[in-house]
Amino acid sequence: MPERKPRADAARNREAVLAAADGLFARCADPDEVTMAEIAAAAGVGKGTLFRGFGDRTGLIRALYEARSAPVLRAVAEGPAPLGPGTPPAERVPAVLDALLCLKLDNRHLSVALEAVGSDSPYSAAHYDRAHGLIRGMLEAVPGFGDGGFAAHALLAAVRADLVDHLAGRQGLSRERLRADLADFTARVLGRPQQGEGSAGARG
Amino acid sequence: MPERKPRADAARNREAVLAAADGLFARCADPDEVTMAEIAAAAGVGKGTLFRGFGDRTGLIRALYEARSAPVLRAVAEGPAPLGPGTPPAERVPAVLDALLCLKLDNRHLSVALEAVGSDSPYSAAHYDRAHGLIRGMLEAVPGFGDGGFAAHALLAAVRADLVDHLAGRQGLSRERLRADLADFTARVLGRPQQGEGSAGARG
DNA sequence: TGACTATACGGACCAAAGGTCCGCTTTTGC
DNA sequence: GCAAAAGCGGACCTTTGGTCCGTATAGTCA
Repeated sequence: MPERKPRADAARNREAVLAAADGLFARCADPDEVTMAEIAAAAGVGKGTLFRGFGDRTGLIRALYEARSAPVLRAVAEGPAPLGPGTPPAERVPAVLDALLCLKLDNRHLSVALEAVGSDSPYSAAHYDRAHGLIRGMLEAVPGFGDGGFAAHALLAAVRADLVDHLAGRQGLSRERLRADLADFTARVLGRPQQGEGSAGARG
Repeated sequence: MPERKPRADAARNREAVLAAADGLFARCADPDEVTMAEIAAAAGVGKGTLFRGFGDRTGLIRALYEARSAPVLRAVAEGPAPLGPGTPPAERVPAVLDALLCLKLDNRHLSVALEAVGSDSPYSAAHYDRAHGLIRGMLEAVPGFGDGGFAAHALLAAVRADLVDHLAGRQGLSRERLRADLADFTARVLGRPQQGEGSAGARG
């Protein structure tokens, strides 16, 4: 059995760290203004505890982000339409991208922090490969759409955290405006039936 | 006169630093494995010289990158078709994106280093705004293409340094394959006349 | 050519931040 | 209540970007 129940205080501290880090990242525009020492202090634990629990800075950020993205992932993997499987690709692709956009919009600073870890990130992260595989598969299930490998990368690049943060934060674009723009762009890539301008649902 | 001719040894050292940094960045896959001290040592100068000449790490990387991208910028600003002005947008957009892709392909590590400086980069850099404005203008000059603001961002995101590096380096995609994929994607966004698969010229 | 000054050099030095270590405390199982 | 395992915490280490200032040198003017 590789899993062993952690001690009560360890579990409590883990939650405290997660909560503290969440708060600090939300407060600071620049993710690396949040230091590990600050997080430890805010959580009321020592640095040792923090590093033992999460390995390193990347591990902490990843744990935070995974907690936030879990619901979306579940909805995509096994939820109802339009996110879940069983939705026609031409409808599911925009839905998934929109969900991704909303996720990053709702967790701007955290997402930026996550994509900024390391150098070749976010492309070395496992969750990226999964997302890419998913989008690619859906694209290639669209009749007449050839190889979707690059298009999937490009569509995911359109919702990268720092771009979203730039548009929503620095440029002040509204959530709905961004969602409409993304929907429009996605439709273009998918080969829109007709090219009317700006119309997007209000989910999220 | 805000400009004052630098001393001869200063100019010489500047070139030495640029050359040394170029070599080191080319050699190392991870840009922040190249330290400022290493660059100084390789150039045969002291750290003080290095920081006086370029301000900080970002300044150095930017200077390097600008030297590499100057020809492309000039070709776009005042060169002949298909890059220069006077080219129909539907032809110029793919050409400019292809040139950008090639630039990053030819300077992989350096481009990654540039886009990794700071946190909200590359969107806070002046050259990004210029590129975005250019692409946007061209898109909106295409008949029937509405607001091109987001599409321009998305297209530029498709040639981001770390994505290009991931595809070309880690995944081993060939230069021509990437260029063809990008051309295909761009055509899709522009609203391709018809949707045949894979055909791209061999420029660059 | 020789002196005089502004400019530049260089490496010791500094501070910040991620990460480690180990003696001490708490929880857990009996 | 006890012993051992698990966990804690903060002093400490290391690395790295960036600074400082005494010294050296290029440019200049006589």
